Order: sequence, then structure tokens, then C-alpha cells
Amino acid sequence: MLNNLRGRFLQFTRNITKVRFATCSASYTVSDDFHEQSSSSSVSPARDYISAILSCKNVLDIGKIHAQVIINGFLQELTIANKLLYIYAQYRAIADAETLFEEMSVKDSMSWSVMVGGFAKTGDFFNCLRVFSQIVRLSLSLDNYTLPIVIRACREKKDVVVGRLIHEVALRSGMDMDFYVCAALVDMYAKCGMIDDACKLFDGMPKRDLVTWTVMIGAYAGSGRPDESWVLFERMRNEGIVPDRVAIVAIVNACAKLGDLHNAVMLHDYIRLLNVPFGVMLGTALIDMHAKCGNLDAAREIFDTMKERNVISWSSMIAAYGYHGKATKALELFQMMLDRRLSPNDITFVSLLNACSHAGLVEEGLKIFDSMLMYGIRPNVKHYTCMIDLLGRAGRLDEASKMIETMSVEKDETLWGSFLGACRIHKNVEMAEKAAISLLELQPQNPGHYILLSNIYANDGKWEEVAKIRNLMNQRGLKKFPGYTWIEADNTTHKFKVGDRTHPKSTEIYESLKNLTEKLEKAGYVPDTNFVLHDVDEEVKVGMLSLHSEKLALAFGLISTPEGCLLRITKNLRVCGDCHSFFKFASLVTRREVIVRDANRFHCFKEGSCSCGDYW
DNA sequence: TTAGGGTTAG
Repeated sequence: MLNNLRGRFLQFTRNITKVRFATCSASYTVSDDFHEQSSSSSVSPARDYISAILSCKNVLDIGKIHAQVIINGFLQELTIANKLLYIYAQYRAIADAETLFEEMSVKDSMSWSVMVGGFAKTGDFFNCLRVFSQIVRLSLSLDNYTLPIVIRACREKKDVVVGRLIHEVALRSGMDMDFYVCAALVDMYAKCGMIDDACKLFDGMPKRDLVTWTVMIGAYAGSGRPDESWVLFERMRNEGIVPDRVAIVAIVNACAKLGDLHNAVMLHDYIRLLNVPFGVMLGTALIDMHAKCGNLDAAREIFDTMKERNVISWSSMIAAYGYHGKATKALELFQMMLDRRLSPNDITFVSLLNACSHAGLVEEGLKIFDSMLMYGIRPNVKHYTCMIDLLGRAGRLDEASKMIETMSVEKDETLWGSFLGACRIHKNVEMAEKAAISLLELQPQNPGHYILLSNIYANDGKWEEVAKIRNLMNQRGLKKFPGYTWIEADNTTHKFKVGDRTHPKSTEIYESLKNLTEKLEKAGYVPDTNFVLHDVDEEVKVGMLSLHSEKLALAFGLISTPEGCLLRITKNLRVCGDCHSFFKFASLVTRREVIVRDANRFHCFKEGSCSCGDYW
């Protein structure tokens, strides 16, 4: 391996008789007659070499000492050679370290460990794991410095298979309960999405620090279990650990995913109490949290008061306007961003296109899409998906279909899903079938796609086809995602599923729903049975609709809160069309404002209409 | 000789 070290070494050895180390660099003092001096005084030369190595200021300095070590025959002195290896690794001169490693005829586990760390430092995780596997093969001793490094390498490569093998090695060497090893394992499992493995280890740890708590809080939020993040955050505080800014960002993010305004307000008060300064990240996380919990004004207030903002802060605020149906505001903000000479990124455009889509601003969306290259952003599948959604919802199915045919980017299931959704809205069975075939090929295990297609057939009265889909789902062992609705009342969250009778106030809820429905029908509400996917009598269909979880939550909200009080409701799926109409009438008849967050966006029902303009 | 955790869309 003739690398630059060799070059430096040869050049140096040519001059070695002429130049003394001390004159080469002011920072170290080992001279070429150092060996003679030290042997005559019978003091170990290791300490002097090591202090010389540690005082190196650059790789050239290290190379010179390296040459000196070779010339004076000290390369087999492990403490010296290992220190040289270590300093090369510190300076990320991994090729030089490798050369030295090959030159060493005597190596110990430290030499190997340093190489593992060196490769990890330069981001070469492949070689990092390769060297580690040799350590295991040679049965060299393992320590709590090397294991966390290789565990982190697995995290970076998202390789949980190798990660598990290393966990096994740690177990066998009795290192699995070491604090550093265990913390690294928790992090690795968490980042690889193996939340239950992470949790099991985390619970078994003899002690936990703030970083490990933060990893777990973030991991729960990232795997769709933000409620558990909240529980963990409370547990952490009960153990007397005070969160820092990073931990706060993690819980704010979890709270945004939870969508619960009560929690959001409580958390924000707590942050004020801690007096944590808002950096860009925390400020942005707070914008996102307030917006996703339905308080757009609070989000904008934070945005306006932030001393420093980055492209993510702007994109978050633009996105917030988008899913609240305020596309004009989103576009205004985008213009402000451009005026301040800030460069948008690919996500800014996804947010903008989405905003247009939610508001039906087709022409504006097309213009933005066409302008992307001007900002150096090449449209990816996400941007195309927004466009399919935008054109499809607006009924321009032919244009959407043409765009799908001509696009050069690889199509994914979300793109086909958007197209299928548009076909459903505009009742185009033929195009829907085409989309469904592609979709079911890409994602045969997602029950949502089958339901959507079955919905389209049901709408068209094709009950035989509906039955076929149902059979196919049964054959493949797929079940519909259960729909749930949550509502806050008395500082508690109440959860309902379709036809739920488990709530303690169930009788009153059904009574309230019955009275409400009667009032709404007098006001003109007619149940839309197109949203029932079963081939049953109209009367039965009406009965099925009346039990939807969002209606139960609304009925409960009305009897549990004072008159005129705003209701906040969250649904895990998209709100059904019939419920949407029901809520509009309810907002008029009961004179209540109802904010519903569904899987797609916010709907603010007020005085008989919805902020989405029936466009969702 | 110990490191590591956090923000935007879909």
C-alpha cells in the first residue's frame, strides 16, 4: 500500500541525517539520537515518544515520528505503535493508520479497537464492521469502548441483523449490561425501528441518562406511538431528570403527532417555566406542534417572534397553512421567503403544492410545479403525487393520467393511491381499476387500498365486485384499519370506535346523538348512504352511518361541555363524507365551532360550513 | 481514552 505516508517517510529518511526533529517542528522534541540517549539512561523511551506523538499538530508531524519509530526499531513497542495508530485515527488519516497496522508484527486488542474506531470516525462503517468481525474471530477481548462504536455503525447502516449479532457477542462477553454498551444498543434498536427491543433493554438498564430517555421518547414518536412518548416524558421527570433543549424538542415533536391541544398548551407552559431559550429547532418544533394541534394563530405568533429562522421553519409554517386550508396565506409566506432571498427546498415545494391541492388552486399549483427547476429542485415522486392529487381532486383525471404516463420518476404506492382517491371522488370506475392494479401489485398487504377500490365498486352498485374484493382480503388475511375518534373533555381524552358502547356515559351519548340527528334532519341533513360499503337495505345503511365514531364523539362533546364551547376532535382516518355533512349541519344547529383533525388535514366547522370548502 | 439524543411533507 504505497500511499502518501510512504512518500513522506521516504522523503524524510533521505533527510534524516541532516535535520533533527526539533528543528522540523517546534511542537515536539524527540531527536534522531533519542534512542541512544534513552537506552544509555535506561529510561523507557515510550513516554517520550508518546508525548511527542500527542503533541503532533498535523499528519505530517505524525509521519515524521512514525519514521523515527521505525528507524529506531520501536515499532514493536505496542504502547508506542498503538498511540501512533490512535493519533492517525484522530486525524482521520485512516490510510496511514492501515499502513502502520500492516507494518506491526505484534498487535493487541487495543490495536484492533483503534482501527475499528478509526474507520468509524471516517464514516467507513463497512470496514469498521469488517475489522470488528476479525476481533471476534480472533477471540480478542472486547471492551465498552469498541462495542458502542460498532453498534453505532449498525445504527448508521440501519443493519439490525448485524446489530443483533453484536448484541449476542456483547451478551456472551458479559458486556451487555455495561452502561455505554446498553445505551448504544437502545439507540441502535430505536433507530432501526425495533422499538420493543429498545424498550426491553431500556427498562432493564441499571441507570439511564437524559440522552437515552430522549432516544426512547423520540423513538416512540417516530413509530406512531406518541402517547407512549408522553408517558415516558412524565416518568423521566418523576425520576428527577430535568429535560434539556434536545429532550424538549423530542417531546414537542411527539406532542405534535399526538395532536392534543391540551397537552400542547401544558407543554408550552412548562417550557416557559424552564426558561429554555427558543433556538431555531425548538421554535420550529413549537410551530409544528401548535399548528398540528389546531392552533394556527399560536404557530404564527411563534414564527413571527423567532429571532432566527431557517428553511425548515418557513416550510413548517407554509405546510401548516396548507393543511388548515389557507393556501393563499401559504403562497404569501412563500413570496416573503423568496423576497428575503431564502432558498426553498424540496419539502417547501411539497408543502406548497399540498396547500394548493387542499384549496383546489389548480393553476397556481401548476405554475409552482413548473417553476421548481428554476430553484434547482428536480421534482421527485412526492411532488408528482401532489400534482396527481391536485389535478385528480379537481376532476382533471385525464391530465393526471397523462402525467402518470409521461413522468420519468419511478411511481410508488402513494402516487397510485392519490390517483385512486381522485377516481373515487369523481366515480370513474375504469380509471380506478387501472390504478388499483398497479397499487395492489406494489402493496398487496395494505387493506386501505382494497377498501378504496371496494368503495368505488359499491358506489357504482357493483356488489359482485365488492364481494370479490372482500374475499381477496379474507384470503390474504387482511382486515380494515379500525377507525377511531378522540375528543377532549374535562382535561381527558375520550376515544370512540364505530358503534362503541363501552363509554360510561354510553346511554346519554346515544340519546344525545338521536336528538341531534332529529334536529339536523329538520334543518335539511340527509344521510348520504354512498359511504356505506355493504349491500344492504337503505334503512340499514342509515343505521350504519349513524354509528360512526366521529358522530359518537360529537354527541359526547355536546353533552360534556358548556354551550357554545369549541369542540376539538381527532380522527385517525379521513373523515367520512356523510359525517362531514353531518358536522356542517351540527355546527349550524348547535351554534358550536368544531375543529376536526383527520388523517389528511384540519376541518373547521362553523355556522354550517367547513374551512375545507368541501374540498378534501 | 468514552458517545450519544432534537425541527418541515407524504
